[in-house]
Amino acid sequence: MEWVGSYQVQSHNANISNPAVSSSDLAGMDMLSYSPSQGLLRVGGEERVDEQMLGLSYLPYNPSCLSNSSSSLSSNLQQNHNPQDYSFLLPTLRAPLTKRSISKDSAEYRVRRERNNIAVRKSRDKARRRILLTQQRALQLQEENQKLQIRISQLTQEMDTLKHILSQRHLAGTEDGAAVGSSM
Amino acid sequence: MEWVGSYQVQSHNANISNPAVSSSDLAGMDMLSYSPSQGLLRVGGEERVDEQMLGLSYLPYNPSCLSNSSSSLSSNLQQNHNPQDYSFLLPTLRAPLTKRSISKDSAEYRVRRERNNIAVRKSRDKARRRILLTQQRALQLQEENQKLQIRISQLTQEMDTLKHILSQRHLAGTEDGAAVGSSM
DNA sequence: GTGCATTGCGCAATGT
DNA sequence: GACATTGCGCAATGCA
Repeated sequence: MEWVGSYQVQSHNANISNPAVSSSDLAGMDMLSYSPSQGLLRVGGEERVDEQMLGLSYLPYNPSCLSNSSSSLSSNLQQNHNPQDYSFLLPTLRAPLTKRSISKDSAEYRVRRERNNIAVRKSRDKARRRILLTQQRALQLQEENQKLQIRISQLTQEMDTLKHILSQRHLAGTEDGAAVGSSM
Repeated sequence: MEWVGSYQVQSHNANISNPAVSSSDLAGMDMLSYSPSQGLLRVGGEERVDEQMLGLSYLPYNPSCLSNSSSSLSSNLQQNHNPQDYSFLLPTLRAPLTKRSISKDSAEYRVRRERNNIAVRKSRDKARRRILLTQQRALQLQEENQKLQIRISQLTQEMDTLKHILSQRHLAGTEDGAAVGSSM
């Protein structure tokens, strides 16, 4: 009973029918170029692929198979599949019919789930911190950058002053015919 | 806060996910030193609040109410509440028992859900782009910073050289008793 | 194969 | 009331 979802998925994916939608996503992914219009697409889980490929994301794609929630399963099935359509039961598209009988009621399943949930929380926390750090770093670098810019301005100006002084002396020196033949 | 043990709790169902290749990329990118510890959070959806508030995340908290998934609801109830404990039915904590009859089967519900799903995808895409931009900005700033540092080194050195020259000339000038009384 | 880490996704609560 | 955010759990997948 717990595989119903999977079946639905499979039958749903039947629309795609191409289990090898292949890369395509790796293409636009480089974080160095990045185009504004349609961000990094990642071949979601449905048939939105095409849409996204065309930068038409966020369009209300067919919600066919993603129904339910604990509520009446039967009614959902009725809602998403006409009562006579049992095609999804056919192993046509490699339905995970016997994909290891890991009942969702099994203790092992729960243990696995719980472990993953913990890992997920941890991972996300890590991600949040990383993002925060990056933001702070960017801000910090920006500040430092301004200071450096200012420093450069000061140095540049000082340089000009010195050069001016030097040229003056040079002129004075030549005018006086003094012995001043050092560098420059 | 929220009504403890949201009573019915979500349930989800096996989500989709096509057999096609998934993204997986854009991950590594971090170059940051994240530390392991707690995390910011607020009122999630369950009763873990306390744990996390104390920075004790990731501990295998009681999975009590989150069990199930499309699978047997009855068995879950039995599993998570002893058959005689119906306290959760009491309006003690204002259980959203009748929190508006928005049947999950209603068309309106599905419409709402689908719209939210679209909004969520959009929002996450936006977030991803934002993060990427921040990373790029940090990198860019870092590069610029190095260039500025180098520029400063050059200017500083040049300054020293000029100053040296000036002092030399000054000495030479005084030695020669030449007429060099410009500024400085 | 086992176990944790990542990631996309939908759900629900909450914010705007 | 609609859309935007955010935390969460699920499942697939990456990875060691």
